[in-house]
Amino acid sequence: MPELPEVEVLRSSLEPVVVGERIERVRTWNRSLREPVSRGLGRRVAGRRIERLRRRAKYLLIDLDGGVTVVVHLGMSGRFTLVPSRAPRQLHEHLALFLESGRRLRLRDPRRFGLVFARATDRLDADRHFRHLGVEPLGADFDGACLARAARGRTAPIKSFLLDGRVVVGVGNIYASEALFRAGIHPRRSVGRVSRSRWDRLAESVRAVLASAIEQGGTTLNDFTDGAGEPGYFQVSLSVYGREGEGCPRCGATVRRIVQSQRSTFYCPGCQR
DNA sequence: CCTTGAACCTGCGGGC
DNA sequence: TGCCCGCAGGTTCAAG
Repeated sequence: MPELPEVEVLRSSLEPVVVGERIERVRTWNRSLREPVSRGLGRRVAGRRIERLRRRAKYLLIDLDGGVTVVVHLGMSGRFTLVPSRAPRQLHEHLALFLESGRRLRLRDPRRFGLVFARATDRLDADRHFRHLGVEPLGADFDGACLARAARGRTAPIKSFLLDGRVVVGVGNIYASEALFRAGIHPRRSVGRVSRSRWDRLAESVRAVLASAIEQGGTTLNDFTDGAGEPGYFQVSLSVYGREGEGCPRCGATVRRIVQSQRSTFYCPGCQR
């Protein structure tokens, strides 16, 4: 479900409604997510107030008073929503933060690739999940130069390169295809054979595609919703992702699907070189 | 270091 | 109707 735009939409939808709330307790029904949920999580966060919500890569960061941050990652199928008091437990609801108001923040994740843990806020960057993360694509230091620099000495196809979180974070399988389409670059092109001007164009495309997806409330293919349970609308704006066999919106050629490192890639053979 | 492939898990839709 | 297959938005680890 979630790439950077979806997590950002989740963050901004939850922020105004949960900041200032106190977490009363944590309840888990199933601790076996991608990594086991720590037994000490409840003790660590109970009684603390939510000060703000941030995002790093595809991680949602819930900063609490006292210098503690709850880290939530949604994996492939996770949803994190605010539900009213006494809302019945849903299938695959593995964990919930019970708030003082009675409402709760519910993590529902059928495939259990998600992740929840707490860390000292000032030590987040040193955590193994964050230490090797690359640049934020919507931040000031993301540009063609930084992509070109990261590509030096490498030969991987550019689609795989875009998915590598040590280079740039937050770009997942949907937006990698979309950004390459916008930039006119063939997904199989080796990063060793990309000109400087095309790196610039790609950086601009990544930014534009992500920003536009955020504006549209994210992409809802099956189950993405924001914190209030509302779906996104960017799926109608997708140019190539999921459109195998359809006409390219730019040149009319037939959109193709190929497989790269076991993931589908969609591209237009007419526009992308 | 780089690259690739397998692994983790459940659900859904298509084909027969 | 029911079964089997392929497919799904992410990350990590091992092996070459």
